[in-house]
Amino acid sequence: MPEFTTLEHENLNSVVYGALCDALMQGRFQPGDRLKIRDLAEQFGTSVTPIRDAILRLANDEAITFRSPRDIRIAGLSERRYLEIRAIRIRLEGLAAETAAQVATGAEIQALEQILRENEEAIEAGDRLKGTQLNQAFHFTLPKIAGLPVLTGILRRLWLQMGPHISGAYLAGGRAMIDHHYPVVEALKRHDPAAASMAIVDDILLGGKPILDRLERGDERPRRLA
Amino acid sequence: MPEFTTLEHENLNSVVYGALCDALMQGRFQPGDRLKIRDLAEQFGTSVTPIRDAILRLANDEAITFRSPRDIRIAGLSERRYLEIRAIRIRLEGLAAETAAQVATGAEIQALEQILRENEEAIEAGDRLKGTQLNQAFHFTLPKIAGLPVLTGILRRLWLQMGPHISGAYLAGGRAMIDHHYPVVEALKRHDPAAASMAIVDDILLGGKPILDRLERGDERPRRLA
DNA sequence: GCGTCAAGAAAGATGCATCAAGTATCTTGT
DNA sequence: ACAAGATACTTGATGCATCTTTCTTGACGC
Repeated sequence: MPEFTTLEHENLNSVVYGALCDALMQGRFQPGDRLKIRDLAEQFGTSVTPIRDAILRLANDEAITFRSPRDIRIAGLSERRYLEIRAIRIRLEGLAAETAAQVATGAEIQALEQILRENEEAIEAGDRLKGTQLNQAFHFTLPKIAGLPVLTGILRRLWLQMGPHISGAYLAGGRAMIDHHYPVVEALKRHDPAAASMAIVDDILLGGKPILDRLERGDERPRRLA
Repeated sequence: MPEFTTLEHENLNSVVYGALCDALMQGRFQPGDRLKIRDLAEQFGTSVTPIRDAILRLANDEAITFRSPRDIRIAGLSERRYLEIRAIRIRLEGLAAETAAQVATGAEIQALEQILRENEEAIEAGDRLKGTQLNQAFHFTLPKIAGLPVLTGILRRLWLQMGPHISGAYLAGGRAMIDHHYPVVEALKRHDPAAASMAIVDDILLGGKPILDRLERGDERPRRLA
């Protein structure tokens, strides 16, 4: 269960923002899905104001776009944009892995192994949602161990954009999807920054393969048949 | 003149957001300065709603913080946080420089040299504001040449956080501040990614020195004497 | 049958009233 | 004169009314 309580004094817009972030990261929205402020207000049981606030923040994160002035939609993701995000992730998560390898404590590494174990189980059980969440948890734990909050925030925004495109793509590769997580943990144990970085880079490249394939197949927006 | 028209269909909140971004990046706010929604609404000649929207976005960018539920302030910057931002910039601007070196056209390189020339003049003339703006323009032009819009957005947010701390620090080092820009341009001409990356890294390290010094002196928040 | 235009509905943008919580100020009693 | 409590003010959060623009839909004319 990823937590995105953005450390703000709790107000309604943060609650809505957090809920929408979770939904986005869990792939509960499809690219191109339309969001209506009044509908969401009814669902959340608030007025439209906190919803507007949350949607404005998501738009600022480029997770949702305004296709036209009155048409709010989950953002699409071109192949070019995905490749840019991947390149950025390689640099930033590489930095996080290197730093984590230098400072990780035994307890932190054990926590990481626990996530890995649970991820393994989720994949065995075919629990796609849990598998996705634990995979994300692994990636977010590295910058957390490294003590890099700014990097964590950037990563969160990138994932917000990838979220709607991961659903269905993730687990397409089965447990191979997390194979590269093990060398990361091994590198942390050896306090080997270079190896940790290389392992996480391999993971990003391999794990992103199914996403990229889907983008190439043009599934970014559902074809209309009628 | 940096442009932060975030490609949105123009509405009031975007206008306010853009104006506040510019003000932040130009160092026209000091860390700890308090922002009042109603005051800003009067200044911009709008109601409070678009101001709230813009401030919410800036808070989402972590450029401003809510010290208490009714106390909106320009965010401070700890030394630790600045060092993290610097490390991230090194990775990301390094990537931008490498990519730019591979794809830059003659016209783009000439535009970069034009910025450099004007920056030189601004420094000679002691025009601190223009010097700061042109230095920023140089840094933002590289990812633009490289065709990396996501990276540009991340960089913009980082600069939003640094802006209030640059003022006064910039130009403390005189024209040495842009010395490393020349090797960058030379590397682009030679299409030498590694050299371009190294030069921009040197620039980030050197250019950030005065900022870091100020942070270490504890100028993050003005001492109150009375 | 198809294209065009208009009326109505939909929906985000804006403005504003009210609320609650925090802050400053004023009063009052010692 | 000082301190403590009460009062008034400040200010962001929330809710809501209205406005304007856009999308839909359907009828009319070619």
